[in-house]
Amino acid sequence: MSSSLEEYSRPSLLLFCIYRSVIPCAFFHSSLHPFLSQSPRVEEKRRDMGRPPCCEKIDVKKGPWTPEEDIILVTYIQEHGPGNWRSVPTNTGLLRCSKSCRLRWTNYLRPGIKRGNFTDHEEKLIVHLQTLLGNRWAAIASYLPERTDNDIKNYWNTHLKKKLKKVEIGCSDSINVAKFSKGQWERRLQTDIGMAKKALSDALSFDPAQDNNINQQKQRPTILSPLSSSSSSAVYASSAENISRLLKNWMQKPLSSNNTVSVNTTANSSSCEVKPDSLQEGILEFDSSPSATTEISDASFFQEETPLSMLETWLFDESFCPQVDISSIEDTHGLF
DNA sequence: AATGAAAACAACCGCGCGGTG
DNA sequence: TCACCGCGCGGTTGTTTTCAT
Repeated sequence: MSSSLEEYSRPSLLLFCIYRSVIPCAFFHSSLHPFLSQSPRVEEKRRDMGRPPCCEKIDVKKGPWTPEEDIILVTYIQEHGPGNWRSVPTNTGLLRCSKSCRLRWTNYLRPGIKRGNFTDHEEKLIVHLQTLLGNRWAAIASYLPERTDNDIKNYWNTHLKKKLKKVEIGCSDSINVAKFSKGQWERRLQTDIGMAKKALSDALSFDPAQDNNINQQKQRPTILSPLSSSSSSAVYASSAENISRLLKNWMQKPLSSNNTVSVNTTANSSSCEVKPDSLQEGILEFDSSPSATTEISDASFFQEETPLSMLETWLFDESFCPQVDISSIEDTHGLF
């Protein structure tokens, strides 16, 4: 994550700390447990699991985080930035595993996280992405910048799975076809990864005199920063980009004249501003203003018309694999 | 009001991957 | 080439909260 932590100002941090320390709402319930560590039974059970702990500290603390620990962690990250998690427990004195620190930050303390009920739009997006991507929660979360993969995963397991099960009872035939398509889609994606690599390789080593479309593809930025750090993931990012285009039809909604949507972020004192350029680069900048709103330029994200690449054409080829119109299933059977 | 079941969600665990020496 | 380290991901667990009886 690339956040502008300099902008994560001290006043907002102070408000954040006060807010988190004082307001006794369900949002912070896990941080307000009177007894902070887990039961001895659980600790003993976990110690017996056989694998050495990921941290050197034997007496590493587990269980819910306290407000004090949160403050220490946030303060440290404010000064040093996220990353180098190994050194966080050492430098802060937190009796926590580095993994635990990272998880706490990414899933809970990080600015710009939206919590609470998922909107219908988010639900639909998750269902569609899960159909297309499977349980790749991180990839799915990259399409919902304000939601964490853990949040989406939990929401899927607790809400959406059940909804889909209900639908399955009502229309088992259709869903079976959908499952078949999903599995087939994933197998195709995996087995033809070489083909995709070749397509990418061709695009990157193109002859300037060749097709202008290829040039446009080359210049098109890859989105989804978590997926763009290696050659194989670059291919994956490309396919994810395709999926965003696949989703665009059902995603279409009335847009304002400047093609932006505003999302209030009320989880904490900071808010997330997603700029068109930074969105393409997977960079989020955080505004310290408590009342700031998030402006997401989704027009370029979901509605940009670009030529189809080899892989995209292959993905769109319905004769190759019979696809199910999931939205029609939802409409017909009243999923949402 | 009490109690058990179900739901919700934060946190942990193990594994795999990429970078580095 | 190999071992090690740091990190991220997905699956799972444990605890708390909410709901139903």
